Amino acid sequence: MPPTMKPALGQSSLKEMWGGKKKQKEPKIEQKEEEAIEGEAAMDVDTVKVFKGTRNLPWKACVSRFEPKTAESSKRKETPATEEHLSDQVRIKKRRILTSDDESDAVVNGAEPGTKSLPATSPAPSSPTSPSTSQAKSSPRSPSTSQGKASPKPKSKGKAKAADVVKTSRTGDEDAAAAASSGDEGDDGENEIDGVDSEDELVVSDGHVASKCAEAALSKKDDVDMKGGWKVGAPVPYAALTKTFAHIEATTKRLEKTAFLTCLLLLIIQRSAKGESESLLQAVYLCINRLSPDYIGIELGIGESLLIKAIGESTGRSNAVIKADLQKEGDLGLVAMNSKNSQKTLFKPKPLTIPFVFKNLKDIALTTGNSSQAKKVSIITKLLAACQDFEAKYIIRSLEGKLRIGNAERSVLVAVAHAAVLAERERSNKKWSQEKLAARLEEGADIIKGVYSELPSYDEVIPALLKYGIDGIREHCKLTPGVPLKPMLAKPTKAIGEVLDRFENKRFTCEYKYDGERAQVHKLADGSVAVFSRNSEDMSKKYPDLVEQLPKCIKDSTKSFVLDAEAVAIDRTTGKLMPFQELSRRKRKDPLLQKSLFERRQLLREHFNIVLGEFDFAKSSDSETTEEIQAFLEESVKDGCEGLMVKMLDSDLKKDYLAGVGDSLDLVVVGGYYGKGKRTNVYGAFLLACYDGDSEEYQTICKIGTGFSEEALQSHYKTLKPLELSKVRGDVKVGGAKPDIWFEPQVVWEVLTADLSLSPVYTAAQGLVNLLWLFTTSQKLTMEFKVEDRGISLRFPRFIRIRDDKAADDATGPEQVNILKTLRAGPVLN
DNA sequence: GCATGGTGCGCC
DNA sequence: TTTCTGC
DNA sequence: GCAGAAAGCGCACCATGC
Repeated sequence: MPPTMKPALGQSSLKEMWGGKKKQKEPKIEQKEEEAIEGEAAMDVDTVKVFKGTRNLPWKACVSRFEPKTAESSKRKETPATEEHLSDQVRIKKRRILTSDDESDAVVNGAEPGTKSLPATSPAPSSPTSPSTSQAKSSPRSPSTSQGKASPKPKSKGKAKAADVVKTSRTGDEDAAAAASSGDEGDDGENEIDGVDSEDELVVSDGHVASKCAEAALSKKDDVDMKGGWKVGAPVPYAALTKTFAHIEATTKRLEKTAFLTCLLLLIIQRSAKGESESLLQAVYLCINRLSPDYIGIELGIGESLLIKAIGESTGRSNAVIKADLQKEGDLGLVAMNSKNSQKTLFKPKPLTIPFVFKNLKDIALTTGNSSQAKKVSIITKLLAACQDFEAKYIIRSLEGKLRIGNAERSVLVAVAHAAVLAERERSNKKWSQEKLAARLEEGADIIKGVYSELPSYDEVIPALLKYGIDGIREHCKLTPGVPLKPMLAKPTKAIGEVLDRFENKRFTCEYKYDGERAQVHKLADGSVAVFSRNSEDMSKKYPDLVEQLPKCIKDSTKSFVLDAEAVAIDRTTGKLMPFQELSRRKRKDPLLQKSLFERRQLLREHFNIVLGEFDFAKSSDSETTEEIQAFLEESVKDGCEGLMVKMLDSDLKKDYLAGVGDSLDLVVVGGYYGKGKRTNVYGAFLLACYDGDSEEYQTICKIGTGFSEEALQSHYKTLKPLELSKVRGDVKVGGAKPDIWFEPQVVWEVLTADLSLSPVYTAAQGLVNLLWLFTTSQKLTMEFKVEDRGISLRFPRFIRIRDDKAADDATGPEQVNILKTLRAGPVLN
């Protein structure tokens, strides 16, 4: 029988553990580990482990170091009694200047087992290690979370749409979408290949994609416009928008999607009263499904349940019926539309307009307090009553927060730009050549993207666009302290070798990768300070100490700036850990985004002071060899960091993130969830369990919904449908999971996970003796135990393959899960 | 006053 | 956060 | 290679209901 654990899971420390403390079971596994060590990157892993163990703070210190001062925090974590001795403080580390460098960031993540690491030296010098627990592991996050929530904190929302800000405005060559939508005649090679089927014959011969775009957009007028249009200065009919949405949703072609939206936006521009920008602004907001710039963050506070209630109310049908429909249709919007359309109305309601819809959405968002839910529902009901055609569908989807028309913000920006260019062309009444038009469209898109990335606020950008035009907008919309820009996130990549190759013959620097929270710190010329999260959330309230400290860290001559930083909690008494990092920026005039990292770093050092225990530059090491990186990595981990950021000093490099190889488990499918959207009519997610041979029960461990191809989903539906049960079996320890349907435990899947965590919901390994930590000093292994009454669950589980060679009771057992968790938690805060 | 359910966000 | 799909 | 849409867990917060 194949061992339940995959080699990747094992590693030497596991072996030691098994050999040492938990020797009673399954000697087979030990054997298996042997192989793993031989075959895989065992040495690297080992090395990493030891690095991780070389932290010099004792566990207790680690915990309290990250512990927020709020009283409630102690509720959650069993903080050791020594806590009082240590005071905490938030310390800010300069991180880097804005987004451009994220391009070139690479993370040499010492924390990832399985990482194909740098040429590893032998197991690193051991040193007094700081064991930490699984709890400690979660602590680093807690200062932010609990502290933030403890004080009243205005929640804001909005996902960074991760626009590739700087790169877009700078290079753009590899930006396929931009190139394609704006025309790039030289290399149609690429476009042509895809377009061969229809695109080419369809339009012009010379392959100007952008001008094709323009013509395509203009040709959509009849699809998008209302019968008879609407009057200049009149409110835009909501139906025009939903009609456009429907067309966009109906095609999968990106260029065509853009064309539809461009066309509508152009009409809106042309029919706006002079000097009026509200129509376009609101249309754009509805397209991207937001109500305001996301750093302001207005929340609708509406979810599926309330929508079901509202639909029920407006159609006079029961919630159960609506839910059944939802299962069938996979989309609440459709449910609403269908039930509307099957209803006969006596009077045609007054047509909805964009401003009206927008205002109602805003009202919903602004409604809070007692019986707010009822009020929200009544607003929705009222809106639904006035809906015709597609309107109900998209109203509902807007409220769900998912338009699902395959046209997200990035594409909307392009359409806005194209519409503006076309509007200008028509206004000027000039005939442009194909080339000219293509160039203008491309340029327009670049400008708008660039402007928006620096000033991500449509409230500013749209009016300015209408007022000053494409060519004038840059003048008026610049990086503004007080408005958070969007940092790009690093992307995972496979192997370190790949990354290092790209660094060849280039100057680079390595910086500590701090284990903290990313913070964009803004200081305005008027002296006010604001802190934003990675996703533009206003965190100023969360870091009052930071706001207070900041002035001390700034040189007198520094008036305003935007700093991309890592906020890190430190132990004030010892000032322990934290080397430094890099980069930042300052003035609003002449943003430094364009300058090289090297230059920006110098500027940074010119404009800020180091304040011990509060503010420091990121510790960095400019290196040229992998040996140097390796040494620096060891040092960083010793100092309590997670790893390194590697970035190019002078030039761009694709961003890379060295991710670890996950651990795989073999789990039983015990439940299913109906899918939505494109997963309608199959199960969209599943409930998995491990199997405890001792108690002969299945213990739930996670839901899984990713890793499936559409094909796989189909076939899983086929296999599992016959296994559906009318009620849950007695030997399934359910916990808080609530699948739509239960299955006979039979099917086993191999599943990969990024991490394991303690769960209030799932039951796997519940009640087992947990290893809290372990670490190695030379050849010794130390461990600590605790009985844990929570279960264990998987973080980011994804489907790998079916294990039809395994029966349900061959599935991974709770002990393995438990050990896996311990290993993953590791002796280190990470 | 407390438990529960729903919503939104972050993801070291 | 991860993964898959179509362009 | 990109953009978009599926989906994961855990936590805090709010509103509601007993």
